[in-house]
Amino acid sequence: MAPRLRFAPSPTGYFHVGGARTALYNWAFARQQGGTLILRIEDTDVERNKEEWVEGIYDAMRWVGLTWDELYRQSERMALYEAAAAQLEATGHAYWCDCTRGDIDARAKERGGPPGYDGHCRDRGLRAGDGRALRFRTPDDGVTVVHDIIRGDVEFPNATLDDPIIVRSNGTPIFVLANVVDDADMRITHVVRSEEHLPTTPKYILLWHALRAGGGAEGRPGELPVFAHCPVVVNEQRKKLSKRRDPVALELYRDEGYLPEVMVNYLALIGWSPPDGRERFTLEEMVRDFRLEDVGRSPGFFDVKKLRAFNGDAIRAMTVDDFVAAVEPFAVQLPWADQFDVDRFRTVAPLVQERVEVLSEAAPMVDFLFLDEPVVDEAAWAKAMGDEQAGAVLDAVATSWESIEWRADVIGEVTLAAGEPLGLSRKKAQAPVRVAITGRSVGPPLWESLELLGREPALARLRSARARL
RNA sequence: GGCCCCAUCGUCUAGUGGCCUAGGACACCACCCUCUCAAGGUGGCGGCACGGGUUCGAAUCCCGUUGGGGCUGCCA
Repeated sequence: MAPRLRFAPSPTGYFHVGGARTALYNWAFARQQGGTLILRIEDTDVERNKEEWVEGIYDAMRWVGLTWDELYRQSERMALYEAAAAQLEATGHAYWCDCTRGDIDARAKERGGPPGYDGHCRDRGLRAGDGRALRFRTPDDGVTVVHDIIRGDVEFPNATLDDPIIVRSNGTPIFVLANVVDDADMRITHVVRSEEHLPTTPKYILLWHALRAGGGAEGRPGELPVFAHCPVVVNEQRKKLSKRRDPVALELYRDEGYLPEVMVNYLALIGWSPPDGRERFTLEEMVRDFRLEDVGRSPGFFDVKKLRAFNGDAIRAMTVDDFVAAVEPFAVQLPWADQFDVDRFRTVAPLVQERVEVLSEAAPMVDFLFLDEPVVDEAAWAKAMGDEQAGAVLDAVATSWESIEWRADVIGEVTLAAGEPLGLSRKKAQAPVRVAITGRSVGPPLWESLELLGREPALARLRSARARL
């Protein structure tokens, strides 16, 4: 039987890299096995869900090329959860509870025991009503074992499980209930999700069996899925990524100019590596080589530096035309977009291509070729023009440019030569010129830039810089 | 507090009892190249958390300790 997987994000914030990695593992396994990938939006908590976050999930997944075969929204399936809850109540697996958080904490403190729910309402025979939530009755003894492809068998003593709420007092289901009901209904065979869900998995399994034992006519669970709890992606403090605190929204990376294929390549590497140990691979290669049992067990840090390095390599590997085409959407968003000229950019593109790591850096690197005046970096100016020889260098260079053939190699030759009578090293001679022309101390090769800029504009910038000294 | 997971260079990892004097990648450092910055080349720094076992032999297996993380929500 072909496997059926599901990726089940909740739209309570932007879509982050950890979610993307989980989606990727689900996707790779499903595609490899010729299985089905279901995208299930877990939006049962009306309080904190937002429609824009749902769109964010779709956009993000499309951006990295993770396609899904079936789409569901839990908010449209409430009847199913209600029926399951009713069944659990009817079979004695669930009971109504009117305890508030305060009640529970007070009792825990009073008896001096561990915090948590004590089963206070188990046998009170409460009926549904205002302020009452439905709890699932967990066994008092025995052990529930989770069979996990990545972690092996994990055992949980049932006595350590509190009776979880499965239906809120407002009638909406809690995620573990909706999860079990949907996984059963959708005939999910593999639950591939992040490690943080491992501790609640025994409740999932118990719920599953309770639903099956109930003997309801329809929607009865079949075979329990197998689990694969992937290690979480953590921040620098080694904590689970937080949507609020950590700048890890996938769209952030897209907007900065990371390539989607690099993104998935890097993401896959946090927790998995191909059998031959190579680090660069395509989605196709991953689909071929991916194995759930090869996924690691320890949490991984999302290292932007490595991502950047990979992205830089990928950018350099592009054809010039592809690179230019990829840069254009970023250029048109610039404040000076109206001055940007693709064809002009194309002539310096190879020079820019090997100097950027993200696409958004490309056009700004050569802004001086498009603007009437270079934007001057004051620190660079102070350093380059601080030398008492600076003015003399600018004058000498300007003179040398007057009548030469305006070609990069010639420009370079005469410019460097111009500094020699002044006793300046080559490095020193080019610095004031570079700042006068580009406004900065670093950038693409100067001679080529000058050739493209043109003699008159170049001389004008030299004069302008001279005047400012 | 209770339960659970995890533990190889700074980071991501390879390693599944001898091939390990522990390999790679990113980062970092040095040098070369060089009009700046990159790119590229060469070299370097750097790790099996600790303690007990098991074994002829342990990064690899077992136990403990320590450390980190997660869950313990009418969030997912």
